Amino acid sequence: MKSTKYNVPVEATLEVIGGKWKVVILCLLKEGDKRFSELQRAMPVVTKKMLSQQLRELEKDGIINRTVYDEIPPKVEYSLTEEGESLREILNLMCAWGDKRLGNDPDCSGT
Amino acid sequence: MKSTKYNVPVEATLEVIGGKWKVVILCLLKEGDKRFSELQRAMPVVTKKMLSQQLRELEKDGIINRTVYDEIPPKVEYSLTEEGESLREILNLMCAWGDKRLGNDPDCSGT
DNA sequence: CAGAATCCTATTCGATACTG
DNA sequence: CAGTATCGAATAGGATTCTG
Repeated sequence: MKSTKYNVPVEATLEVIGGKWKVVILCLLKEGDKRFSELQRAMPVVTKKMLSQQLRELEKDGIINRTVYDEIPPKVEYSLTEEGESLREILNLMCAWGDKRLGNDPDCSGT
Repeated sequence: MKSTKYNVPVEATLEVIGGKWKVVILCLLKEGDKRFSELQRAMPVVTKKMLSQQLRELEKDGIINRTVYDEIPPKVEYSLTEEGESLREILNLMCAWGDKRLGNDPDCSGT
């Protein structure tokens, strides 16, 4: 079955991780689970609206898990699903490529 | 030197290949040099304007070469530069990931 | 063939305010 | 803390026309 939706198969990949901030989010999550506020701090130029939008889409597409802890104050943690883990190699390479282009050590944490 | 432009280094990668159709173009070019019209045929939903815009940006960023043959009718060929070649592994993985998600054989040619 | 230029609409996105 | 809702400005992107 060739999908009629895409002309080039890689479009299926882009539909999932092509969002403006999705790869950045995933690169952060591949280093470990993160709370909403942690992601915000790591990406100060991204508004809450944008961030939650991208997170919701990633969740819908089965790439990340959203875990709500029933506490006060609220706590929500995001993590990679298995499907998300299957992107790890791609994410690592993309991070390394960016580092190299910036002339940095191959460290993608951004911290 | 930590770049002040990005908070997470992978953003440098996205600045180069994050454009809406850039990865698709690169996935086509990694299979061999292509003329403008060949790219158009391979991506029918993309307008000429969009296509040439993305091509120009990729050229400006040193990812692809634009070779003009002085013929009538005009002929222009696009190919990966060495910098573009350094993306090959990422492109291959992204293609394979999309194929897998579509349930296809790992063939990214789209033909 | 391989675009560039123009016009115009649809979508994105930021700023701000509000909620459980 | 972790969001949602609303509104307006900016931008992206399609359709069309023109050119060497």
